[in-house]
Amino acid sequence: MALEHAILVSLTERAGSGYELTRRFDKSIGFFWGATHQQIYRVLKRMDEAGWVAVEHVPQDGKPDKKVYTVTQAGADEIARWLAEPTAPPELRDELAVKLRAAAFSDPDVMIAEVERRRAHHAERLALYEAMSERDFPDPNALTGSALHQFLVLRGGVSAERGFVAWCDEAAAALRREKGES
Amino acid sequence: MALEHAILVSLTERAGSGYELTRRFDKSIGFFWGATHQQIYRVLKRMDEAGWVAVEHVPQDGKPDKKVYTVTQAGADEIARWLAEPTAPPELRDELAVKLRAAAFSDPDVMIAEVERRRAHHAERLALYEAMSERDFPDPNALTGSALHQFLVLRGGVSAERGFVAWCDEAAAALRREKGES
DNA sequence: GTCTGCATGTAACTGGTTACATGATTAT
DNA sequence: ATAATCATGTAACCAGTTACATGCAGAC
Repeated sequence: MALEHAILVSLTERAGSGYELTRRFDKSIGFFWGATHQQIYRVLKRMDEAGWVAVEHVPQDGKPDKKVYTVTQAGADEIARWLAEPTAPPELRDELAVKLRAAAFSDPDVMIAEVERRRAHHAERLALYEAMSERDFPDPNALTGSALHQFLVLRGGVSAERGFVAWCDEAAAALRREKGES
Repeated sequence: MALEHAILVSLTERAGSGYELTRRFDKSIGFFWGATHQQIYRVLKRMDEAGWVAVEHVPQDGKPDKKVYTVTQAGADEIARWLAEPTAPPELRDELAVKLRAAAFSDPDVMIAEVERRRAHHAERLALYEAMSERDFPDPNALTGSALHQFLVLRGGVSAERGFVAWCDEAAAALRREKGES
């Protein structure tokens, strides 16, 4: 269970409201740990009750009030505790893999098109991560601290998406070969 | 929602009981779509009520009775319907990525050890998939039909695990470099 | 006599998704 | 007018996990 921790990490980088956190989870940290606003508000409330975060009501003109959350000492302690804990490996759960296994029941062209659609999705993601990487970290060898760590997370995305693209290409080629032979 | 479909696909390959399905979900199909026995029994019951599968009670000597499930016509129709549907891309959800981002709050050696632990996990998985690949599909270019599709799913695992291993290596090297410099 | 494997389940809980709801401001 | 953005939330539901429960057979 790590949405709590993802939020804590994000809040240590910069304090913010539930809404702002939702924006962050639409990009950057959210690429590796997704969350919707409902979930974020719920967890924020729970963490406030647990004393991991403190709230400050900030009135704004022209906009609704916002509740800005900051990490408390108890929250920082919780991050440290969690960091020292062993990390669960991610499980792959890919619907396309299950569909591929059932491809014999499908029109080959439909299956090939679906694999290609997925290839496009991953290629887009890959391009995005690579663009972010070049824009924000043009000189990787000079990086240290937080910037280095953020860069490494991005590199994880690049690596994963490259793998997916290669897989889609291999699968599409094999399905085409099979179709041609029959 | 695809556990239903993963089970249907597995049952079209071979009829079986909840227990047998649980075994299959501990390997092969389960590498790409995990499920516990409780979940499987529950979904099987639901699918029976929906008429997607039919049950046959099989008494055995020396062993408890088992309920062998087979896919009905309605179940086959459901597979076809699902195959034609667009497939949701998998979201990466990796706790290690979140931890990496918080690495500044951690002892560098602990973080490096954790990355290495994960590297070992993925290397093991990779070796397993490659061994399965060589054992079950020694001549990939000759494959067609179901065997080809199963092979392609395995290749997805190989591709994903290779990506993870490369990432762990890159991250560990960078963290070491950073540690050495400070 | 204790553990592993076969075989099936219930119950409580946690985490995540979808739908609904409100209300002001700014830009087209 | 109407849509988008800011900002917060409730409620119902679905999927998945953990713990508990039963009972027989065969191996060590």
